[in-house]
Amino acid sequence: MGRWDVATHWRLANAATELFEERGYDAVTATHIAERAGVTRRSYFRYYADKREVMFAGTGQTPPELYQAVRAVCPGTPPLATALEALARVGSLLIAHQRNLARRRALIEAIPELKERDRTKLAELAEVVCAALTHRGADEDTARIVAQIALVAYENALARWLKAEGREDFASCIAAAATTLQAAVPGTAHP
Amino acid sequence: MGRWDVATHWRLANAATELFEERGYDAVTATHIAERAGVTRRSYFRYYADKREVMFAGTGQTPPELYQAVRAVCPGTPPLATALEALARVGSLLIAHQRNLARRRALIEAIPELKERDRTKLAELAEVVCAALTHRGADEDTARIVAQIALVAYENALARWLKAEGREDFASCIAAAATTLQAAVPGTAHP
DNA sequence: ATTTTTTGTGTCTCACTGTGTCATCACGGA
DNA sequence: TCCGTGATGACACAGTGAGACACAAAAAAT
Repeated sequence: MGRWDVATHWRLANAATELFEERGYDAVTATHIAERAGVTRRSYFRYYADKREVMFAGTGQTPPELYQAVRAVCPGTPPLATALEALARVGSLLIAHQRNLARRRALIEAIPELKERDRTKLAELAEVVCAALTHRGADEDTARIVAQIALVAYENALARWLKAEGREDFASCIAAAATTLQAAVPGTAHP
Repeated sequence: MGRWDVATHWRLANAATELFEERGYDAVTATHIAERAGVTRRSYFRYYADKREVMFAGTGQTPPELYQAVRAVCPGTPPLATALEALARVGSLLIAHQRNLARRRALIEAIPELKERDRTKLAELAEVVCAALTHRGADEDTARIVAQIALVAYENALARWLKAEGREDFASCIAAAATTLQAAVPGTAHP
Protein backbone atom coordinates (compact mmCIF):
# COMPACT_ATOMS: atom_id res chain seq x y z
CA MET A 1 0.00 0.00 0.00
CA GLY A 2 2.88 2.28 0.80
CA ARG A 3 4.04 2.80 -2.74
CA TRP A 4 0.88 4.45 -3.95
CA ASP A 5 1.35 7.94 -5.20
CA VAL A 6 0.99 10.14 -2.12
CA ALA A 7 0.32 13.18 -4.29
CA THR A 8 -2.69 11.48 -5.84
CA HIS A 9 -4.05 10.70 -2.40
CA TRP A 10 -3.99 14.39 -1.55
CA ARG A 11 -5.22 15.49 -4.98
CA LEU A 12 -8.29 13.32 -4.45
CA ALA A 13 -8.77 14.57 -0.91
CA ASN A 14 -8.51 18.21 -1.93
CA ALA A 15 -10.76 17.71 -4.94
CA ALA A 16 -13.37 16.08 -2.72
CA THR A 17 -13.12 18.84 -0.13
CA GLU A 18 -13.66 21.52 -2.74
CA LEU A 19 -16.52 19.72 -4.44
CA PHE A 20 -18.31 18.94 -1.20
CA GLU A 21 -18.06 22.59 -0.20
CA GLU A 22 -19.16 23.84 -3.61
CA ARG A 23 -22.07 21.55 -4.41
CA GLY A 24 -22.86 19.70 -1.21
CA TYR A 25 -22.01 16.13 -0.32
CA ASP A 26 -25.01 14.44 -1.93
CA ALA A 27 -24.65 16.21 -5.25
CA VAL A 28 -21.06 15.04 -5.65
CA THR A 29 -20.31 11.61 -7.09
CA ALA A 30 -17.14 9.57 -6.97
CA THR A 31 -16.79 10.26 -10.69
CA HIS A 32 -16.70 14.03 -10.09
CA ILE A 33 -13.98 13.69 -7.49
CA ALA A 34 -11.91 11.42 -9.69
CA GLU A 35 -12.26 13.71 -12.71
CA ARG A 36 -11.17 16.78 -10.82
CA ALA A 37 -8.15 14.89 -9.52
CA GLY A 38 -7.31 13.61 -12.98
CA VAL A 39 -7.95 9.90 -12.55
CA THR A 40 -10.82 7.58 -13.41
CA ARG A 41 -13.63 6.63 -11.09
CA ARG A 42 -12.24 3.10 -10.82
CA SER A 43 -8.92 4.47 -9.64
CA TYR A 44 -10.63 6.55 -7.02
CA PHE A 45 -11.88 3.35 -5.41
CA ARG A 46 -8.38 1.95 -5.39
CA TYR A 47 -7.20 4.87 -3.27
CA TYR A 48 -10.23 5.10 -1.03
CA ALA A 49 -12.59 2.24 -0.26
CA ASP A 50 -15.66 4.45 -0.56
CA LYS A 51 -16.94 7.97 -0.93
CA ARG A 52 -16.59 8.74 2.77
CA GLU A 53 -13.06 7.59 3.33
CA VAL A 54 -11.49 10.38 1.30
CA MET A 55 -12.33 12.92 4.03
CA PHE A 56 -10.05 11.04 6.41
CA ALA A 57 -6.93 11.21 4.28
CA GLY A 58 -3.69 10.94 6.19
CA THR A 59 -5.03 9.08 9.22
CA GLY A 60 -4.09 5.57 8.13
CA GLN A 61 -1.05 5.33 10.41
CA THR A 62 -2.75 6.69 13.49
CA PRO A 63 -3.78 3.38 15.10
CA PRO A 64 -0.28 1.85 15.20
CA GLU A 65 1.21 5.18 16.26
CA LEU A 66 -1.29 5.42 19.07
CA TYR A 67 -0.59 1.89 20.19
CA GLN A 68 3.10 2.67 20.45
CA ALA A 69 2.40 5.96 22.18
CA VAL A 70 0.40 4.24 24.91
CA ARG A 71 3.14 1.69 25.41
CA ALA A 72 5.74 4.46 25.59
CA VAL A 73 4.09 6.26 28.50
CA CYS A 74 6.12 6.15 31.71
CA PRO A 75 5.37 2.88 33.57
CA GLY A 76 3.31 3.22 36.70
CA THR A 77 1.13 5.99 35.29
CA PRO A 78 -2.54 5.15 35.98
CA PRO A 79 -4.61 3.97 32.99
CA LEU A 80 -6.65 7.09 32.24
CA ALA A 81 -3.67 9.41 32.53
CA THR A 82 -1.73 7.05 30.26
CA ALA A 83 -4.40 7.09 27.58
CA LEU A 84 -4.77 10.86 27.72
CA GLU A 85 -1.04 11.45 27.49
CA ALA A 86 -0.74 9.17 24.48
CA LEU A 87 -3.72 10.81 22.78
CA ALA A 88 -2.26 14.27 23.41
CA ARG A 89 1.00 13.23 21.77
CA VAL A 90 -0.50 11.46 18.77
CA GLY A 91 -3.14 14.13 18.29
CA SER A 92 -0.55 16.89 18.23
CA LEU A 93 1.48 15.07 15.59
CA LEU A 94 -1.59 14.25 13.53
CA ILE A 95 -2.76 17.83 13.49
CA ALA A 96 0.65 19.02 12.37
CA HIS A 97 0.75 16.70 9.36
CA GLN A 98 -2.75 17.35 8.05
CA ARG A 99 -3.77 19.61 5.21
CA ASN A 100 -7.06 21.48 5.20
CA LEU A 101 -7.92 19.81 8.47
CA ALA A 102 -10.35 22.50 9.60
CA ARG A 103 -12.27 22.44 6.32
CA ARG A 104 -12.52 18.68 6.32
CA ARG A 105 -13.55 18.53 9.97
CA ALA A 106 -16.28 21.06 9.28
CA LEU A 107 -17.64 18.85 6.52
CA ILE A 108 -17.42 15.77 8.74
CA GLU A 109 -19.35 17.47 11.52
CA ALA A 110 -21.99 18.74 9.11
CA ILE A 111 -22.68 15.59 7.11
CA PRO A 112 -24.23 12.67 8.99
CA GLU A 113 -22.69 10.05 6.71
CA LEU A 114 -19.22 11.40 7.40
CA LYS A 115 -19.86 11.82 11.11
CA GLU A 116 -20.90 8.19 11.21
CA ARG A 117 -17.57 7.15 9.75
CA ASP A 118 -15.78 9.46 12.14
CA ARG A 119 -17.31 7.63 15.08
CA THR A 120 -16.07 4.35 13.67
CA LYS A 121 -12.55 5.73 13.48
CA LEU A 122 -12.77 6.90 17.09
CA ALA A 123 -14.03 3.47 18.09
CA GLU A 124 -11.07 1.87 16.34
CA LEU A 125 -8.73 4.12 18.27
CA ALA A 126 -10.51 3.14 21.47
CA GLU A 127 -9.93 -0.51 20.57
CA VAL A 128 -6.25 0.20 20.09
CA VAL A 129 -5.95 2.07 23.38
CA CYS A 130 -7.82 -0.73 25.13
CA ALA A 131 -5.47 -3.34 23.71
CA ALA A 132 -2.39 -1.33 24.64
CA LEU A 133 -3.63 -0.72 28.18
CA THR A 134 -4.39 -4.40 28.58
CA HIS A 135 -0.88 -5.15 27.41
CA ARG A 136 0.39 -2.84 30.14
CA GLY A 137 -1.39 -5.00 32.65
CA ALA A 138 -4.66 -3.19 33.13
CA ASP A 139 -7.85 -5.09 33.90
CA GLU A 140 -9.88 -5.98 30.81
CA ASP A 141 -13.12 -4.19 31.80
CA THR A 142 -11.25 -1.19 33.16
CA ALA A 143 -9.15 -0.90 30.02
CA ARG A 144 -12.21 -0.89 27.80
CA ILE A 145 -14.02 1.77 29.77
CA VAL A 146 -10.93 3.92 30.25
CA ALA A 147 -10.20 3.77 26.54
CA GLN A 148 -13.70 4.87 25.66
CA ILE A 149 -13.65 7.69 28.17
CA ALA A 150 -10.26 8.86 26.98
CA LEU A 151 -11.63 9.07 23.45
CA VAL A 152 -14.58 11.09 24.62
CA ALA A 153 -12.01 13.53 25.98
CA TYR A 154 -10.05 13.38 22.72
CA GLU A 155 -13.12 14.16 20.65
CA ASN A 156 -14.01 17.11 22.84
CA ALA A 157 -10.42 18.33 22.82
CA LEU A 158 -10.33 18.26 19.03
CA ALA A 159 -13.53 20.28 18.83
CA ARG A 160 -12.11 22.78 21.30
CA TRP A 161 -8.80 23.01 19.44
CA LEU A 162 -10.54 23.71 16.15
CA LYS A 163 -12.69 26.39 17.73
CA ALA A 164 -9.60 28.10 19.12
CA GLU A 165 -8.11 28.36 15.62
CA GLY A 166 -4.50 28.00 16.67
CA ARG A 167 -4.63 30.06 19.83
CA GLU A 168 -4.44 26.94 21.99
CA ASP A 169 -2.22 23.90 21.72
CA PHE A 170 -3.73 20.46 21.57
CA ALA A 171 -2.25 19.13 24.79
CA SER A 172 -3.92 21.87 26.82
CA CYS A 173 -7.22 21.11 25.10
CA ILE A 174 -6.89 17.52 26.28
CA ALA A 175 -6.08 18.77 29.76
CA ALA A 176 -9.19 20.95 29.77
CA ALA A 177 -11.38 18.06 28.69
CA ALA A 178 -9.83 15.86 31.38
CA THR A 179 -10.62 18.47 34.03
CA THR A 180 -14.27 18.67 32.97
CA LEU A 181 -14.35 14.89 33.04
CA GLN A 182 -12.99 14.60 36.55
CA ALA A 183 -15.38 17.21 37.82
CA ALA A 184 -18.32 15.33 36.34
CA VAL A 185 -17.51 11.90 37.76
CA PRO A 186 -17.89 11.71 41.53
CA GLY A 187 -14.66 10.06 42.56
CA THR A 188 -14.58 7.12 44.93
CA ALA A 189 -10.98 7.81 45.85
CA HIS A 190 -10.82 9.69 49.16
CA PRO A 191 -7.18 10.01 50.18
CA MET B 1 -46.55 6.73 10.19
CA GLY B 2 -48.72 5.23 12.90
CA ARG B 3 -50.99 3.23 10.61
CA TRP B 4 -48.25 1.06 9.21
CA ASP B 5 -48.67 -2.60 9.81
CA VAL B 6 -46.64 -3.37 12.92
CA ALA B 7 -46.63 -7.07 12.05
CA THR B 8 -44.91 -6.31 8.74
CA HIS B 9 -42.21 -4.39 10.59
CA TRP B 10 -41.44 -7.46 12.66
CA ARG B 11 -41.83 -9.89 9.76
CA LEU B 12 -39.13 -7.94 7.94
CA ALA B 13 -36.92 -7.78 11.02
CA ASN B 14 -37.20 -11.51 11.65
CA ALA B 15 -36.68 -12.35 8.00
CA ALA B 16 -33.54 -10.23 7.97
CA THR B 17 -32.24 -11.78 11.18
CA GLU B 18 -32.67 -15.29 9.82
CA LEU B 19 -31.15 -14.49 6.45
CA PHE B 20 -28.15 -12.69 7.92
CA GLU B 21 -27.52 -15.66 10.17
CA GLU B 22 -27.98 -18.20 7.38
CA ARG B 23 -26.05 -16.61 4.53
CA GLY B 24 -24.08 -13.73 6.04
CA TYR B 25 -24.85 -10.05 5.82
CA ASP B 26 -23.12 -9.35 2.50
CA ALA B 27 -24.76 -12.21 0.66
CA VAL B 28 -28.24 -11.00 1.62
CA THR B 29 -29.94 -8.32 -0.45
CA ALA B 30 -32.90 -6.13 0.36
CA THR B 31 -34.86 -8.15 -2.19
CA HIS B 32 -34.25 -11.38 -0.28
CA ILE B 33 -35.47 -9.87 2.97
CA ALA B 34 -38.57 -8.45 1.34
CA GLU B 35 -39.42 -11.71 -0.40
CA ARG B 36 -39.16 -13.76 2.77
CA ALA B 37 -41.41 -11.27 4.53
CA GLY B 38 -43.90 -11.36 1.66
CA VAL B 39 -43.55 -7.80 0.37
CA THR B 40 -41.72 -6.18 -2.52
CA ARG B 41 -38.28 -4.64 -2.34
CA ARG B 42 -39.79 -1.19 -2.74
CA SER B 43 -41.99 -1.74 0.27
CA TYR B 44 -39.00 -2.82 2.34
CA PHE B 45 -37.50 0.63 1.83
CA ARG B 46 -40.73 2.21 2.97
CA TYR B 47 -40.50 0.39 6.30
CA TYR B 48 -36.76 0.79 6.78
CA ALA B 49 -34.66 3.53 5.25
CA ASP B 50 -31.82 1.16 4.37
CA LYS B 51 -30.46 -2.33 4.76
CA ARG B 52 -28.94 -1.63 8.18
CA GLU B 53 -31.93 -0.08 9.86
CA VAL B 54 -33.95 -3.30 9.98
CA MET B 55 -31.68 -4.69 12.70
CA PHE B 56 -32.78 -1.85 14.98
CA ALA B 57 -36.50 -2.55 14.81
CA GLY B 58 -38.49 -1.28 17.75
CA THR B 59 -36.11 1.44 18.86
CA GLY B 60 -37.80 4.37 17.13
CA GLN B 61 -39.42 5.76 20.27
CA THR B 62 -36.34 5.49 22.45
CA PRO B 63 -35.01 9.05 22.04
CA PRO B 64 -38.18 10.83 23.22
CA GLU B 65 -38.68 8.29 25.99
CA LEU B 66 -35.14 8.87 27.16
CA TYR B 67 -35.57 12.62 27.09
CA GLN B 68 -38.62 12.36 29.33
CA ALA B 69 -36.87 9.87 31.60
CA VAL B 70 -34.00 12.29 32.22
CA ARG B 71 -36.41 15.08 33.00
CA ALA B 72 -38.34 12.85 35.37
CA VAL B 73 -35.36 12.08 37.60
CA CYS B 74 -35.62 13.54 41.09
CA PRO B 75 -34.42 17.19 41.01
CA GLY B 76 -31.11 17.84 42.69
CA THR B 77 -29.58 14.57 41.54
CA PRO B 78 -26.11 15.26 40.07
CA PRO B 79 -25.82 15.07 36.27
CA LEU B 80 -24.08 11.72 35.85
CA ALA B 81 -26.34 9.95 38.34
CA THR B 82 -29.32 11.48 36.56
CA ALA B 83 -28.25 10.19 33.18
CA LEU B 84 -27.48 6.73 34.51
CA GLU B 85 -30.81 6.45 36.28
CA ALA B 86 -32.71 7.46 33.16
CA LEU B 87 -30.74 5.04 31.01
CA ALA B 88 -31.38 2.22 33.45
CA ARG B 89 -35.11 2.88 33.28
CA VAL B 90 -35.37 3.25 29.53
CA GLY B 91 -33.00 0.37 28.88
CA SER B 92 -35.03 -1.97 31.06
CA LEU B 93 -38.22 -1.09 29.22
CA LEU B 94 -36.57 -1.39 25.84
CA ILE B 95 -35.19 -4.82 26.57
CA ALA B 96 -38.59 -6.03 27.70
CA HIS B 97 -40.31 -5.03 24.47
CA GLN B 98 -37.78 -6.43 22.04
CA ARG B 99 -37.96 -9.68 20.11
CA ASN B 100 -34.87 -11.68 19.24
CA LEU B 101 -32.77 -8.99 20.86
CA ALA B 102 -29.82 -11.25 21.59
CA ARG B 103 -29.65 -12.59 18.05
CA ARG B 104 -29.85 -9.14 16.55
CA ARG B 105 -27.27 -7.72 18.93
CA ALA B 106 -24.91 -10.55 18.05
CA LEU B 107 -25.23 -9.64 14.38
CA ILE B 108 -24.73 -5.96 15.13
CA GLU B 109 -21.56 -6.66 17.08
CA ALA B 110 -20.22 -8.95 14.38
CA ILE B 111 -20.89 -6.87 11.28
CA PRO B 112 -18.96 -3.58 10.99
CA GLU B 113 -21.65 -1.88 8.93
CA LEU B 114 -24.25 -2.59 11.59
CA LYS B 115 -21.91 -1.65 14.41
CA GLU B 116 -21.33 1.67 12.68
CA ARG B 117 -25.05 2.36 12.67
CA ASP B 118 -25.25 1.28 16.29
CA ARG B 119 -22.71 3.92 17.24
CA THR B 120 -24.79 6.54 15.49
CA LYS B 121 -27.83 5.52 17.49
CA LEU B 122 -25.84 5.74 20.72
CA ALA B 123 -24.60 9.17 19.68
CA GLU B 124 -28.18 10.27 19.08
CA LEU B 125 -29.11 9.11 22.55
CA ALA B 126 -26.14 11.02 23.93
CA GLU B 127 -27.43 14.13 22.16
CA VAL B 128 -30.81 13.63 23.76
CA VAL B 129 -29.35 13.15 27.22
CA CYS B 130 -27.15 16.20 26.72
CA ALA B 131 -30.14 18.32 25.73
CA ALA B 132 -32.22 17.10 28.64
CA LEU B 133 -29.40 17.71 31.15
CA THR B 134 -28.91 21.20 29.76
CA HIS B 135 -32.61 21.79 30.19
CA ARG B 136 -32.23 20.76 33.85
CA GLY B 137 -29.68 23.54 34.23
CA ALA B 138 -26.40 21.73 33.73
CA ASP B 139 -23.43 23.47 32.17
CA GLU B 140 -23.17 22.96 28.39
CA ASP B 141 -19.70 21.37 28.34
CA THR B 142 -20.41 19.28 31.38
CA ALA B 143 -23.70 18.05 29.96
CA ARG B 144 -22.06 16.93 26.73
CA ILE B 145 -19.29 15.03 28.45
CA VAL B 146 -21.55 13.52 31.08
CA ALA B 147 -23.95 12.35 28.39
CA GLN B 148 -21.20 10.68 26.44
CA ILE B 149 -19.79 9.01 29.51
CA ALA B 150 -23.21 7.79 30.57
CA LEU B 151 -23.64 6.18 27.18
CA VAL B 152 -20.30 4.47 27.48
CA ALA B 153 -21.68 2.95 30.67
CA TYR B 154 -24.94 2.07 28.91
CA GLU B 155 -23.14 0.29 26.10
CA ASN B 156 -21.04 -1.71 28.53
CA ALA B 157 -24.07 -2.50 30.64
CA LEU B 158 -25.94 -3.84 27.63
CA ALA B 159 -23.02 -6.07 26.70
CA ARG B 160 -22.85 -7.33 30.27
CA TRP B 161 -26.59 -7.94 30.41
CA LEU B 162 -26.53 -9.96 27.20
CA LYS B 163 -23.64 -12.04 28.46
CA ALA B 164 -25.54 -12.81 31.66
CA GLU B 165 -28.46 -14.23 29.63
CA GLY B 166 -31.19 -13.17 32.04
CA ARG B 167 -29.37 -13.93 35.29
CA GLU B 168 -28.85 -10.22 35.96
CA ASP B 169 -31.23 -7.30 35.66
CA PHE B 170 -30.33 -4.32 33.56
CA ALA B 171 -30.25 -1.76 36.36
CA SER B 172 -27.56 -3.68 38.20
CA CYS B 173 -25.55 -3.94 35.00
CA ILE B 174 -25.64 -0.16 34.78
CA ALA B 175 -24.59 0.06 38.41
CA ALA B 176 -21.64 -2.25 37.76
CA ALA B 177 -20.51 -0.17 34.80
CA ALA B 178 -20.82 2.98 36.90
CA THR B 179 -18.63 1.48 39.57
CA THR B 180 -15.92 0.55 37.09
CA LEU B 181 -16.18 4.06 35.73
CA GLN B 182 -15.75 5.76 39.06
CA ALA B 183 -12.81 3.58 39.94
CA ALA B 184 -11.11 4.48 36.66
CA VAL B 185 -11.47 8.25 36.92
CA PRO B 186 -9.40 9.78 39.70
CA GLY B 187 -11.90 12.01 41.47
CA THR B 188 -11.14 15.60 42.32
CA ALA B 189 -13.78 15.61 45.05
CA HIS B 190 -12.08 15.10 48.41
CA PRO B 191 -14.73 15.52 51.11
C1' DA C 1 21.16 -4.92 -21.58
C1' DT C 2 17.39 -7.83 -21.64
C1' DT C 3 13.96 -10.34 -19.33
C1' DT C 4 10.78 -10.86 -15.55
C1' DT C 5 7.97 -9.20 -11.95
C1' DT C 6 5.54 -5.78 -9.61
C1' DT C 7 2.49 -1.88 -9.32
C1' DG C 8 -0.74 1.57 -10.68
C1' DT C 9 -4.12 2.74 -14.04
C1' DG C 10 -7.85 2.50 -17.67
C1' DT C 11 -11.81 0.07 -19.63
C1' DC C 12 -15.70 -2.73 -19.42
C1' DT C 13 -19.11 -5.04 -16.93
C1' DC C 14 -22.29 -6.26 -13.33
C1' DA C 15 -25.30 -6.81 -9.07
C1' DC C 16 -27.11 -4.07 -5.75
C1' DT C 17 -28.74 0.30 -3.29
C1' DG C 18 -31.81 3.85 -2.56
C1' DT C 19 -35.30 6.93 -4.65
C1' DG C 20 -38.90 9.05 -7.66
C1' DT C 21 -43.17 8.38 -9.93
C1' DC C 22 -47.43 6.56 -11.11
C1' DA C 23 -51.20 3.15 -10.91
C1' DT C 24 -53.84 0.25 -7.86
C1' DC C 25 -56.25 -1.46 -4.00
C1' DA C 26 -58.31 -1.65 0.65
C1' DC C 27 -60.91 0.69 4.02
C1' DG C 28 -63.57 4.05 6.66
C1' DG C 29 -66.62 7.95 6.66
C1' DA C 30 -70.16 11.09 4.48
C1' DT D 1 -72.32 4.52 -3.18
C1' DC D 2 -68.74 7.63 -3.78
C1' DC D 3 -64.66 9.64 -2.07
C1' DG D 4 -60.33 10.40 0.12
C1' DT D 5 -56.40 8.59 2.33
C1' DG D 6 -52.75 5.72 2.96
C1' DA D 7 -50.34 1.24 2.01
C1' DT D 8 -48.58 -1.33 -1.78
C1' DG D 9 -46.90 -2.89 -6.39
C1' DA D 10 -44.65 -1.97 -10.80
C1' DC D 11 -41.27 0.35 -13.29
C1' DA D 12 -37.38 3.36 -14.13
C1' DC D 13 -33.01 5.47 -12.98
C1' DA D 14 -28.63 7.44 -11.03
C1' DG D 15 -25.06 6.00 -8.33
C1' DT D 16 -21.98 2.59 -5.64
C1' DG D 17 -18.54 -0.70 -5.12
C1' DA D 18 -16.14 -4.53 -7.06
C1' DG D 19 -14.34 -8.27 -10.44
C1' DA D 20 -11.83 -9.27 -14.75
C1' DC D 21 -8.56 -8.09 -18.02
C1' DA D 22 -5.19 -5.46 -20.61
C1' DC D 23 -1.50 -2.30 -20.62
C1' DA D 24 2.42 0.72 -19.51
C1' DA D 25 6.16 2.03 -16.55
C1' DA D 26 9.30 1.09 -12.94
C1' DA D 27 12.04 -2.19 -10.24
C1' DA D 28 14.48 -6.42 -9.80
C1' DA D 29 16.82 -10.27 -11.43
C1' DT D 30 19.58 -12.59 -14.78
